[in-house]
Amino acid sequence: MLSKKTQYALKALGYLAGKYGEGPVLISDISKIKKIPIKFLETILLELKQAGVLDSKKGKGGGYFLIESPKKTTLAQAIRLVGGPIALLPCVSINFYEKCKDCDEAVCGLNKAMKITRDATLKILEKKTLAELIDRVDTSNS
Amino acid sequence: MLSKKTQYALKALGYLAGKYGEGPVLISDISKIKKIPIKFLETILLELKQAGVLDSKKGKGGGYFLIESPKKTTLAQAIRLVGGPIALLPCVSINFYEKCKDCDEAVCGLNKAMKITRDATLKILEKKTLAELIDRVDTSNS
DNA sequence: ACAATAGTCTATTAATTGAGTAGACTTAAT
DNA sequence: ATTAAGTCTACTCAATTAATAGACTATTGT
Repeated sequence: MLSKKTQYALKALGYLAGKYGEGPVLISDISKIKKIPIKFLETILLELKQAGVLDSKKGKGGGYFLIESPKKTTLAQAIRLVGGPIALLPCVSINFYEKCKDCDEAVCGLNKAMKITRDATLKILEKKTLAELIDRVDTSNS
Repeated sequence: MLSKKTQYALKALGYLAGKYGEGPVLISDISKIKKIPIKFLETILLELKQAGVLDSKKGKGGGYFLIESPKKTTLAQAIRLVGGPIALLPCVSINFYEKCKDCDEAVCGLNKAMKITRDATLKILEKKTLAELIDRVDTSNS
């Protein structure tokens, strides 16, 4: 399961994707509509900005917005940006890898099974982009 | 990412799978070899016993052991036994479902994407069994 | 019978994550 | 310049998850 932080990040990014090209969006708007605690959301958006996905405009008429087209960022990238491992175990994570103390990966059955799972997951998450998070009735691409 | 508890459970079950048919295995053995904090492991094994996967024998010569052949239990079952959701979001979890406050699932792109991911994951985890957690060099089934 | 062994239970502590608060700092409009 | 709108930073508190400690109960072997 993804952490709350990651879940919120995805929701916020999805919302911003829907507003792409329409100028800055208020944190308070995202918070209200996506039901995300506002102060928690602030830190998440800030992190996404520092990661280079979002930019913000301060002052009156300010807010957050996507830098690039929603199609440019995959869900896998988005999840990783806010520090969420995608794999089910540390020893099969690509970006948050950690060796098991107790096993030899070349022989570990658990490692093998989880790598296969991870690959299947990544195959999907690396294809889907933020653009697909925009609410739509059309399901032609699922 | 699976919780530590779930990770430990899988490791322990894998170890017990390798010892299947050889009589009870000591908690302390599993703890040492799989590098799992012994007291934490105790509660996990107890939970797995109450869930009906393991049985134990008290006193000298006692320990824990798998009730059924390792092939009878899938990884998906094992993960769920110790309370670990498999899906990445609550709103796409089968056993730990929770509705989002902010979206209509019929239209939510995130929900859609995550359901596809979940299905791919389950397809694998429901096929693999504890027997495949046993260390082996042979990879003919991966 | 009894001593040793090994699982079971209860209670506490530590660490991490999620959530909330207060206030400083920036920008833009007037 | 002043003020209003908004971001940014630093702390604090609560909830959950992870880990530890020790007493208790059941079983086996001698």
